[in-house]
Amino acid sequence: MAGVSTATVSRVLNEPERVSAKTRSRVEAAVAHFDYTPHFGGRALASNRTNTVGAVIPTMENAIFARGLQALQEALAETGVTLVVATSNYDPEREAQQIRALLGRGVDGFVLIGEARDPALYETLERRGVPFVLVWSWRPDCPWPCVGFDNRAAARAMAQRVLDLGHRRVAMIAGITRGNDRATARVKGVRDALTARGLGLDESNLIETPYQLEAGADAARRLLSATPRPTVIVCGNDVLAAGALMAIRSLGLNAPDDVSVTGFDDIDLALILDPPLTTVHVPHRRMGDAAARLLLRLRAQEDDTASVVFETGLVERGSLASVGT
Amino acid sequence: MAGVSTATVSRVLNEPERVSAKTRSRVEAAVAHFDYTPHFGGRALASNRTNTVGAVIPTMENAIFARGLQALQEALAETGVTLVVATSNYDPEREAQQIRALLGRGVDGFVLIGEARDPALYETLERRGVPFVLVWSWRPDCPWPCVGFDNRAAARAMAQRVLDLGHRRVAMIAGITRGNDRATARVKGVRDALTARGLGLDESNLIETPYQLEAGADAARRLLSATPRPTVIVCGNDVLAAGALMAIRSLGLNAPDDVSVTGFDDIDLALILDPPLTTVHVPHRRMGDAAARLLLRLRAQEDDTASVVFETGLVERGSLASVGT
DNA sequence: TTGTACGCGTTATCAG
DNA sequence: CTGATAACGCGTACAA
Repeated sequence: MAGVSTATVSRVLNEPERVSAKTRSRVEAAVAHFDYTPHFGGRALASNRTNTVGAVIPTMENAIFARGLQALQEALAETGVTLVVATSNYDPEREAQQIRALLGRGVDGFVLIGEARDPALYETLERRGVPFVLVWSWRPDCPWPCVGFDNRAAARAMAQRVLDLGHRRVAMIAGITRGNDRATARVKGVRDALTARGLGLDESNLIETPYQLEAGADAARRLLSATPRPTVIVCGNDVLAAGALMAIRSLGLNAPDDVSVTGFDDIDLALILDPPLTTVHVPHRRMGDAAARLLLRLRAQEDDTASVVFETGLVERGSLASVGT
Repeated sequence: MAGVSTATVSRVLNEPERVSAKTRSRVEAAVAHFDYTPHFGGRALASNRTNTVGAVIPTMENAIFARGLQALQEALAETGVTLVVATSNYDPEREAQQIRALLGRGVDGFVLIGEARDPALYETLERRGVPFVLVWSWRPDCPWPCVGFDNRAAARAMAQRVLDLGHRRVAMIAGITRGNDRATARVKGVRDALTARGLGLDESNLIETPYQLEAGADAARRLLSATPRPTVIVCGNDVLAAGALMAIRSLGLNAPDDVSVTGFDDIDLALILDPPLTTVHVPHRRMGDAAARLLLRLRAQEDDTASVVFETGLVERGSLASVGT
């Protein structure tokens, strides 16, 4: 309709400055008139690029991933890159499937949560030359580019604070550690602190459970049925802590007078709870943003592709008190 | 490597039963060996199908969409359809962009939130023959296939209950109504109930604000600074209600003794709050599931493509009390 | 500055 | 049951 060849249309769409203003406006008029959209498949086939990155997260139902994704997406969108999201439901095999599915869709970059996964998967990624960034997780000497924080150190710091307040009967509700290096590191961190003071975390004081409200409440009820009961319950994230607080209330107990509770993540929820939650602050949005920038640098083959580590902070609110007060 | 033509490989992948067991296993071996994945772009180009549906939601940061999406995705995955998600941040223009972007990616189905959008967009969708389902919203005689509930009637029922409890000074914190038919319908529903009893909802008693915790708290503070202050704050969703409860606490007031609060959605949060939130229960997961099924029927050109309407329920917890008790 | 012509990886048609 | 081959829509050398 614009009386030009398909090549010219292609140029108008991709390198408008290489086309004369007159032809360009004719083409643009035609594009608007038919409300034409370039065919993604054809484009991917011809150029072997999709300008799409994939993110595989455990679940969208956890606010921390939602936040991080939102930031990630905004940063990517600025450079015309689209984000497609898949979920694994905390299942390593399902994660592998999703990664392969996205590979087939030609994503040319990945954002993955944590580090724990089948080495074969890393091989596939490297063989295909698809760059990736690991987020939410960081440890010294991690061999892959990552943007995260030291879950173990953060959990250790929280546990140390708990011990400093005089607690000795410490229980923990952790997330499921299988295939989840963050959950694993958080348990290790708590163990570190306890061991350093000659204490332990035996089987009866540690429950692993899915990151869900009801699950946290159930676990807390079990932990609190012991005699003597723990003076503090350290939780693997804020949702579990919220569940624990619910259980405490339903048992007719009071937090923090009878039992203290701590969380991890510092989502909005932490502020709403009564008592407000003492927790570990994690900069989810900034991590999403940093992950996007690192991935873009990797895709552009730039030099500065060092991992990024964030500091976490202990936020003291009302749910943790010194023992016996 | 398997010594067969590309056509046969294609058949093994798509219609394995039409290939002899012997050749099939040879091909499958080769596929495994090279860890081959079919190229999505080529496939889309040749077949003009992508087995992908797109969902454009306002934000992932609201738990209700996260829930609905999770259910949607699970139901779609059962039939081998992939879901790609984009966000509009409650901005109608951005939503239009995202829809066009997804169209270009060849999605062959859409799930869209609510009904309010530029008619041109609906035209584009119909012209291209891409089926779509509207969710979260439903009204009598909606001309498009939708899976939702009657926001207006639900809000009206809540407001009626509030009035039945003796409240007369009613204030409302609503979501931003521009381009958001759910938020709009909820305000209308509350107005319906008030008007029927000869009451109104003037400017000083209605604040529109983004669906965010802090925004809800700010709005509540403003509403509560009036004299005489309202006896109840009806909120457009649970997040706003949580913010209102925070504000009430920070002002040294008590809910529900000094001010009652109601929510909308019935997310986990409602149960955690203190007092627990009286709210409208919405079956988010079931809606996601039903939306998936309806969209699949539309794609398959089946006859039974009627809209689906869900009932909502009023969940009475502690945040709403009768006036003066 | 613009057009021609080829190839990207897959599916669908048709013939064997 | 299998192979040959022509699309599909786009990007990109290369030629004009």
